[in-house]
Amino acid sequence: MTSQRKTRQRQNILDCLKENYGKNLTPDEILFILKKQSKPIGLSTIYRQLNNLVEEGLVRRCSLEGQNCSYYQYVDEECLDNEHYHMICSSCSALLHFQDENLKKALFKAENKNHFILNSQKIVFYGKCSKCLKKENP
Amino acid sequence: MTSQRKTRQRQNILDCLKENYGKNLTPDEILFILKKQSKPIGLSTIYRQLNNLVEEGLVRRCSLEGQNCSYYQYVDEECLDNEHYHMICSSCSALLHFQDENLKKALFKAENKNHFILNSQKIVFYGKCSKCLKKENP
DNA sequence: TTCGCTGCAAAAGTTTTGCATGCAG
DNA sequence: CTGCATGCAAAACTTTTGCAGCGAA
Repeated sequence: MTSQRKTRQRQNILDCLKENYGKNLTPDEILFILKKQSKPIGLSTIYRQLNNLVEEGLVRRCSLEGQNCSYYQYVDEECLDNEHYHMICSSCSALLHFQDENLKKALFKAENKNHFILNSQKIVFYGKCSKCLKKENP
Repeated sequence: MTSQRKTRQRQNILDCLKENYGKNLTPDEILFILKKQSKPIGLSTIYRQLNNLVEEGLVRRCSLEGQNCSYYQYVDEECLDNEHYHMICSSCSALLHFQDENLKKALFKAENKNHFILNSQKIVFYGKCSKCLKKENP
């Protein structure tokens, strides 16, 4: 694939994802946000660009529990440097980042033991965040 | 919800998932397999029953990388007893099961440190299995 | 017999594609 | 200028739903 052209639309999508860093956005939500910011764009362009951005590694696609559409989030450089993991709260959909040397070592050992290689960028845990746990057990 | 009736269709879907234990099947694939076994069924019934089965905990729903439909797999009792983890090979889509006491402990510690609770049934790692690694680096 | 399950068809929602036009390089 | 990206509309797919009729309990 040849390198992507820097079009207004592509930049607007990236900006939108950056401004909402930490959230998971659907293509439809991106359309809505950009419309509200008076940055008109076609939905198909969003889909096409998101596919490009995922392939380029600038954006991560993930599917949440029981939803039948994809969510996208920006991957910052920091994120690539400091190896860390993600947890998505199944109650409030919050995305938590956490680093854990211990877990990192355990995963490394598991890789060797089982003769596979994990894609560390794709490690996402699901569970309940502390906020939701407190709400449920006050 | 009242308990499910034991209909022919429900049993056929469960049998199909059991016969293909370890694989990830789409609703459409289940339809195809049952048709080939001369066990006619409606696609909407498959969707409805899969939703029931997931809610009952007999079946697990998961979304694979880049695909925009859901995959379903049978959850056996063994699987619930022996806590283990899953890895899906992004090359061949194989589903690997592995146990790892070390990883289990590391995750437990991470839970305490970060004040969240992980849903261990939903822990799925993505990566490359040994077969595909060998193919790529012979 | 009763009420939930099924199957069909239609609707709703998500994602891709064809094609004429626009615009980055 | 040239050719890739865009926008629109239509198509392709996945999933849900309404409703009449079937069948498990």
